[in-house]
Amino acid sequence: MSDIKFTDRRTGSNPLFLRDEEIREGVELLFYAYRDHVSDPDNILRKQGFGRAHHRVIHFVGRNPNINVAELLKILRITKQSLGRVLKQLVDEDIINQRVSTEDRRQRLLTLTDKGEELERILSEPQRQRFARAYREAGPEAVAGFRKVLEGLINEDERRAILDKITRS
Amino acid sequence: MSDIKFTDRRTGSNPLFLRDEEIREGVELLFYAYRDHVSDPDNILRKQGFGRAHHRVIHFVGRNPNINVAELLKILRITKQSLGRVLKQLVDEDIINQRVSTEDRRQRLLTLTDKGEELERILSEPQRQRFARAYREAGPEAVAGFRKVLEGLINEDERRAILDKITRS
DNA sequence: TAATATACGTCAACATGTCTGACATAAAAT
DNA sequence: ATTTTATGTCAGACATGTTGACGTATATTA
Repeated sequence: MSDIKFTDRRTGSNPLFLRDEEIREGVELLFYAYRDHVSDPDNILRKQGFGRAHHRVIHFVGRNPNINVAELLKILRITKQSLGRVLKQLVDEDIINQRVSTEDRRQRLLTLTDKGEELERILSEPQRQRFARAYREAGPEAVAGFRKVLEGLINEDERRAILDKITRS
Repeated sequence: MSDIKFTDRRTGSNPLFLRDEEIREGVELLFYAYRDHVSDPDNILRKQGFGRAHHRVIHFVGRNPNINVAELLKILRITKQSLGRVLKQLVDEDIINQRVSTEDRRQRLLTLTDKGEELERILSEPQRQRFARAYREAGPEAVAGFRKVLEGLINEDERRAILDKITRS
């Protein structure tokens, strides 16, 4: 501990930046950012009788049109029984459409209905605004760093596949 | 910056980097990173009969020794009845210690017991490792950007207070 | 000092989202 | 023809959250 205490931990310019304190602050920042980030759609959905589970389904079906149930389960890491209830509600409410795959007629492919697309837009709007603000305030280089670290936080064995999926568009 | 369409969106060097796609990818990355990040302690705790709620309490009491109940509720954004159940278990299991504040004898100040400190260490270890790996791979500048963006994602009206608390040490 | 407000605990009832386990069906793969 | 896969569903349980109501000790204020 010679002159380390004089380096600014927050700039990350300290070669010992991997120290506990730096990391703990990252963990906490992530908690608060995520808490606020998900609170937006949570509040909207509660008024409609849906919850966070519904939002995740809407989000990932929106992002992955024609996804099948098994793949959706893998992403969400829940059981099919859990998904079943939520999915049934969304289908009943005409948010999500199920249709039989032509290639494999066992599979049910999921898409958002028009109503679902609309709801998705409403739900993601405040999140996009929040990100837009954060990105704007932080600047392009910070955004690049943000993405880089997030990628590194993802499980190594799935990272490649996830990144391919996300940036496939 | 005339030929914007040739800039690489992912480097953030594009002045139009706020576009939907860029933001959408950020939202997704955040989801996956957070999902994996919280899965570590989740798995450990399940074996001990605790859940994610217990982890959050352990974490924030650990980070805020002598926090009182009202403040903890504000952080967690749950009701005192919800907290009550979890807290009672943690006190019964000698993970958390409650004592009456000398300044205001209505308040119960919460701290981790030695056993609680030990458990906290076990729980946060894989998270710290995950962060250490991600930070190492991404480099100091990326880490600075990561933090900057996360800060921007936090609700504006609470940001200052949260940052003060996190970096107060 | 008396009245009120605050911090906390607790009981009850209920909603949601998750789980495990078991079983059924249709379709694909062997 | 048999087995495996993708999905759905029923039943029962648990974890975590909610509202609402009430009690108690202590602090604050009129």
